[in-house]
Amino acid sequence: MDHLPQELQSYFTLALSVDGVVFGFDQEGLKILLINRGAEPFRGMWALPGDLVGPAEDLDIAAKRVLCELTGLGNVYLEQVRTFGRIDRHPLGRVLTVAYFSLIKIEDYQVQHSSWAADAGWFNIQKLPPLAFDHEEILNACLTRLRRRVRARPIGFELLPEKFTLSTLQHLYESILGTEMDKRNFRKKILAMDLLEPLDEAQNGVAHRPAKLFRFDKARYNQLVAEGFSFAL
Amino acid sequence: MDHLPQELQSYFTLALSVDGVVFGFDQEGLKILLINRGAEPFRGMWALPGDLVGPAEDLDIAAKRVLCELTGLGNVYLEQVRTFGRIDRHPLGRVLTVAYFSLIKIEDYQVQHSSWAADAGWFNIQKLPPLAFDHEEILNACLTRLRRRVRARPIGFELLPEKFTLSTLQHLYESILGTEMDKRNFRKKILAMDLLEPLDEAQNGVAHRPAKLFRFDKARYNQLVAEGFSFAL
DNA sequence: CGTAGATTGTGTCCGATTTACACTAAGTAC
DNA sequence: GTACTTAGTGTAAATCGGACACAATCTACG
Repeated sequence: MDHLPQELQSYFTLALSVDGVVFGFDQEGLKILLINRGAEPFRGMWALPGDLVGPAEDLDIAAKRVLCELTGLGNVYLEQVRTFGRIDRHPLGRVLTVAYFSLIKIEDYQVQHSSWAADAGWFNIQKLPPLAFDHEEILNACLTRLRRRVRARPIGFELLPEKFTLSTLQHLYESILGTEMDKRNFRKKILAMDLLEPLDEAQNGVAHRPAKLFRFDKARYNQLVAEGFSFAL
Repeated sequence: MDHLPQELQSYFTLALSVDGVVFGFDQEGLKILLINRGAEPFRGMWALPGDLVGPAEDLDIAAKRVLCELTGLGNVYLEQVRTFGRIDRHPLGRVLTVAYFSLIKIEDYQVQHSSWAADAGWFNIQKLPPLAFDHEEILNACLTRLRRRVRARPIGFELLPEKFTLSTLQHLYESILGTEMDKRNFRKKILAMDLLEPLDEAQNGVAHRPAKLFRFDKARYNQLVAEGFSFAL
């Protein structure tokens, strides 16, 4: 900081963290990944995964790092939501936090053991424990953002395995948006977009008529977007 | 910082600023307010108004302060957009910036003389000079956000005087969204929402048939929202 | 082996919404 | 009083969205 004029030095006295809402999806619905804090403050409470941003660390990089340290995953959907700056939001000093949300395929997830998380686990979005800091507020902002995004961008697929059934996709939307949808109308609409490639493959081992599998055709989506298409559900 | 553990101190070595895109609207269309930098770095270039966030200053408060110092206005529409954190975005050190946009009634604006702005002025959104720092990127993010918001919330009125004509309102939307709209369809739609109170008053002094004046009925809007209404244009 | 149970997969009709479109009305300027 | 400018208004066609029910296909189990 020596290169700074004296009068500016007092401004370099705050810290920045990133906190992430990691969304996953399985048969039970939409879930988020929480860590049990192994250190003060709020030791023993559940919290969003997060960490301080290094002095020479890019914001997005920091968010990716936290996610990777926790899940071992790179290359996932990650989006900044907003920054929370209440003066007293952190008991140890002036720490602002930039909230991100990410979407991961829950089956790819394996806990990585890291120093700051005594324990980590998935929680159904409906049944969350109390959270440390202002993390409930952060979560709400991220959930609201996800709900908007998922209707305007084909990002829901980030939560699903490569191959999925239309029913699974519908349940995904239903559990994110908290609404019930009509099966026929849903299929009509999503198939009409011509973004799903039907595979010559079906479920097996299920005790009922097996569903056909589909794959999201990203190249097709990019092409359509270039032609002016915009996703909407 | 004395209360911090030694190993955390190095994290408290970055600074935070707020930068604001101040939108205004007049006959010529959508405009933003830029300041001509009176100090290094980028002295003499046009830039978004902004300032460092004080060590004990709330984020939103800092954004309001900057706006007020520049325009003398308080109590205006202000929304956080996102945080820009590239390591090298500021030549003097690690300064992250939180972007805000605000909507003001351009006729209320008067420049306040402040130390860091040698000069300030309105620029048509179509004809902007090159901007300092990464302010073009920030502006784009804010403009994108405004375009989305203005179609989902009745915030366009923040840019208009209390009383306005339907044509003015339509031109406002057209210049924000960059699209032309059909006059009859626009009127039908906006009036059907029942948010505009027709006044017993008309333009005068214009060299053509005078238009009726309307006012946005905020109380009515709040009531409708409570009943489940949601604004869409 | 056949019956029960579960989920998949499919089409139509109706009402609501959106779009396209052109002329008369009311004021000022000269 | 005529030319100019913008305000103000309705209808028809196309499109979109929502409601709705039943046959097909597989497993499990007796």
